[in-house]
Amino acid sequence: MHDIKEIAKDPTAFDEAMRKRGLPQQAQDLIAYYKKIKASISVVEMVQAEHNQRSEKISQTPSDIKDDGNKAMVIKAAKEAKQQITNLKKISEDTKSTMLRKLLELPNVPVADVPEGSDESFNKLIRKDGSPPDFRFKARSHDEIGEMLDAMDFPRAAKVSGARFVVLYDQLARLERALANFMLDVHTREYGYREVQIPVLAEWHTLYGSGHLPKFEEDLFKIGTKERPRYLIPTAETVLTGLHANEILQEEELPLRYVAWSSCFRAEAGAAGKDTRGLIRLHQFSKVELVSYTTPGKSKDEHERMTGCAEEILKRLGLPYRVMLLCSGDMGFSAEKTYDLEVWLAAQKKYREISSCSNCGAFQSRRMNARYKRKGQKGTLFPHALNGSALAVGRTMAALLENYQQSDGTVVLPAVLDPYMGGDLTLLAKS
RNA sequence: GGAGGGUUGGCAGAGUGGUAAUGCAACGGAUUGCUAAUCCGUCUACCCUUAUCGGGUAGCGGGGGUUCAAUUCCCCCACCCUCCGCCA
Repeated sequence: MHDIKEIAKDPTAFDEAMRKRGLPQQAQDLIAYYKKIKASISVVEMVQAEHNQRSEKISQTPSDIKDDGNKAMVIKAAKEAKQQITNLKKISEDTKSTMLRKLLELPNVPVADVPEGSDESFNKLIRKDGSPPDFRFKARSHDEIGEMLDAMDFPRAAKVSGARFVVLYDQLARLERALANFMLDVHTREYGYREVQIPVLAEWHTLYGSGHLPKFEEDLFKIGTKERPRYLIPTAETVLTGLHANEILQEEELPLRYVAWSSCFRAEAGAAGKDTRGLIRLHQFSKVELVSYTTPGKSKDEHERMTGCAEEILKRLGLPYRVMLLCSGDMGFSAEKTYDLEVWLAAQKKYREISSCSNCGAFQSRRMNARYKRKGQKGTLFPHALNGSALAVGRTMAALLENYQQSDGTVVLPAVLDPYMGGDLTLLAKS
């Protein structure tokens, strides 16, 4: 959500930002609505003030005195005024909700260094780490390897749950858990994130706060009753950012850093035909997610730091990756700047997204009314909220299988996972 | 799922239709040989004014209703507590 006052201060900058996002100019439109709202609030309040005075007058008339003509007249006038107030309020509220609806549809403003572009081909390479393995044999895809290990089962997953789910057995089931634990340990012990276990079902207002609703409802699994819909979370970001909705934090509490390992659910409408095999695009997957709240002045540094935390996981796993700065057209709705981490997949011979780290500025805090206060100062400010995957566990598993495979389908995992795999780093293909 | 009791400021705690007592704590200010004590003040959002000062509207878990007027009456919902049932 945008601050209409900020838009009013610099409408040209706002329109320019929307243009980068591929949207039409509308600052003047919004400002006109804002002015209307202000005017009607003034009128309503003035009339209400008069009305309150009348009420007070009535209350001062001793009740044990029988209504004389005077009192009856004051009450009659108050009744008439009430009708007027009711009408004015309705008009005022209609104007307000019209503007709000428009405002809610608009994505966050990209910051200055975000490259302009309509799609991923305009994303900018920031840095690379590691080099893709040079196999002398034809690299197998991770799902092929998984089946050779007799540890990845798509047909049975489809039988019980439908397409785009997976069942893992034995060492791969353990690897899922091992990776999550490894990631959580690094983030909590070394980077100071607070570990959180979260619900994976969230209320409408929570997903509204993160910016996933109302616009992207078709991407979500909706359950519950009509009166009380709830949603399976598409990412732990929704719940972690929502933790402080409607709260006023103290500046000294910031930054707040949270990490959660959770299942994520995506309906992925319109994605049919893409990545239909393997772990890359499932309806359910698990992810270790980082979320930070900072003061506005520190969110840029926090964004770099957070991206570094995610990169560290890839480095320690010895996976080749690159960091991309997303262009305006490829960024998510709530983000003002996003880095994607892309890991090398040896079978596809391509870098594929494995993490997305975004600075959302005050966009989400404003939507969910999360604020902070500075000691000794009046008023409240909106903190900046950031989120990043570190990492998507299924895609990490896919990358490990593909990049550490041997010619016979056996996989030897990197030593850093040794304590998490119970000392058993070799995944043997069945004969 | 059923029955009952609750939700008021940082905390405690009054308030059965007339515009939120009181206590404690913390913070700021005044006063003051020091300490202490005392006195004054304290929230949030928005609107008007704007250099400030100031004025106004709203907020008693959330939403609706009745009323000139709602913390108070009515309806719906959420959460907490006690008990019963069910359950991993």
